[in-house]
Amino acid sequence: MAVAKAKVTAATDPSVITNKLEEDIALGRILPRERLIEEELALRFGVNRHVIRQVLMELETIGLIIRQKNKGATVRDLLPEDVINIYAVRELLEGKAAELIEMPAKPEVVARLKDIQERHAKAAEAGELTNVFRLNLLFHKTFFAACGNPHLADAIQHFALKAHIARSLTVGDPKLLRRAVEEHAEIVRYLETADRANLVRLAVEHIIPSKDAYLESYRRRFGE
Amino acid sequence: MAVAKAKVTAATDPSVITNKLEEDIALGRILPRERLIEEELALRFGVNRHVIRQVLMELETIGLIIRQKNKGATVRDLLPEDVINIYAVRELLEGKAAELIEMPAKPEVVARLKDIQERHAKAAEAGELTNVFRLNLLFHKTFFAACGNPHLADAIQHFALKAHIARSLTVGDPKLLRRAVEEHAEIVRYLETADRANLVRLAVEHIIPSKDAYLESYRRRFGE
DNA sequence: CATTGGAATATTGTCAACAATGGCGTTGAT
DNA sequence: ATCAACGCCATTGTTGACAATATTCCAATG
Repeated sequence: MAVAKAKVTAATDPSVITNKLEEDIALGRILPRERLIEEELALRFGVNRHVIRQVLMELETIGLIIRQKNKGATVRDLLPEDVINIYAVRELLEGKAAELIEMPAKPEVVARLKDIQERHAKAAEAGELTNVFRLNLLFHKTFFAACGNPHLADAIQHFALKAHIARSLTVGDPKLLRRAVEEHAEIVRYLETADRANLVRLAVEHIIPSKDAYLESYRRRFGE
Repeated sequence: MAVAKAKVTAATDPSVITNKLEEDIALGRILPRERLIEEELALRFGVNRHVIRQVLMELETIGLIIRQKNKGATVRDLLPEDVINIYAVRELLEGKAAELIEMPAKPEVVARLKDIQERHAKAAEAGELTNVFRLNLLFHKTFFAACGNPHLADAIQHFALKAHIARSLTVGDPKLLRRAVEEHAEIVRYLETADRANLVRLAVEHIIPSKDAYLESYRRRFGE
């Protein structure tokens, strides 16, 4: 594994480790086709291999890694086709959720989103990729939780995670980052003004640039 | 556990056990709030407790059971609210998939669906609930796999499983069963005649009766 | 008689040792 | 020099024993 800071930070809770590995994959610290070796991870996180196995199973059901019996786990390699299909579902789910969000939004929800948005913007400016990642995730989660259908919100979260592999190649692109930050602010504004039409439109359009960036990047690497 | 046939049938593969338990839950052999005890299951399936733990984790991520640390697993109790929310997502996903299915459908797909439909009808007539359950699942899976987006098909499968708890109360209702069988035949016909509009309509409407039946049953049990 | 404390039991969580498997390199033959 | 067979090493899979935690039941006390 090419992960630099292999500090032994005892993190007993499996879900904490899962999140950390999701982050590593999303930020491109672990790349597609790269192997994840149970014992290495156990050492790195200061837990028993047993815990890591559980984490790897979770990552597999999310779709971030692939496990083969007696062979081990590798980060999944998404083909353009996969990315297109995943984003098709995301657009469907997130568009629907935006339609369902109660308008005008509860003040506390708006306040929380504003707070997250501002911290996200700051992290983006400072180039703190880890925080950018976390706050972006939190923004989306908070936003879609407001749709009032927890099962829909879960599905959205699930597919956002799946897409992380695709985003790993283009995350950190300052241009995309700036645009995302701006659009988050715009979303909050639409919520406040109860502008449903624009909210739905932007909720769908907001994720497209990262899809296109991945497809573009793939083309550059492997040609047409 | 109220499961009668506690035969010790060695089923080494975790997914086989998972399917069996899904079936038990879907057919109401294990009811909501009922506990699933690891050692009992290990004994019943003739496997190590360790395997059962894995199965329970899978059932938890599907959403069929709830696990609490040091307390164990119970079949999830779906409130009407949950059922409504789950079905809202199902309608969204399945409607979209029906829109995407290539028309006219490949002959081999139609042939396979016809075969499944006929076996399903026979099982329904014979009152073989287990086979009805399996063939119904297989029909839906085969149908939605034809949408060309495997990620969408997976999500549909996922939510169909979630809904199984809700269906456990009304499965076996001969009237609902007859209707489902008929509608499957109808779906095949629409596929053959490339009747997109009706296909999409029926794909969405097809699942509504079981939702309504659950809500009705819930009202009967707990009042308004 | 209700209530609280605590032991006994039932159940799940964690671990370390061992078994099984697959990949890789070496050796030997042609 | 190339290729196949074999054995070794890295890695994952499986198991049983032990630890930690919750639940139940009973008894003692007010």
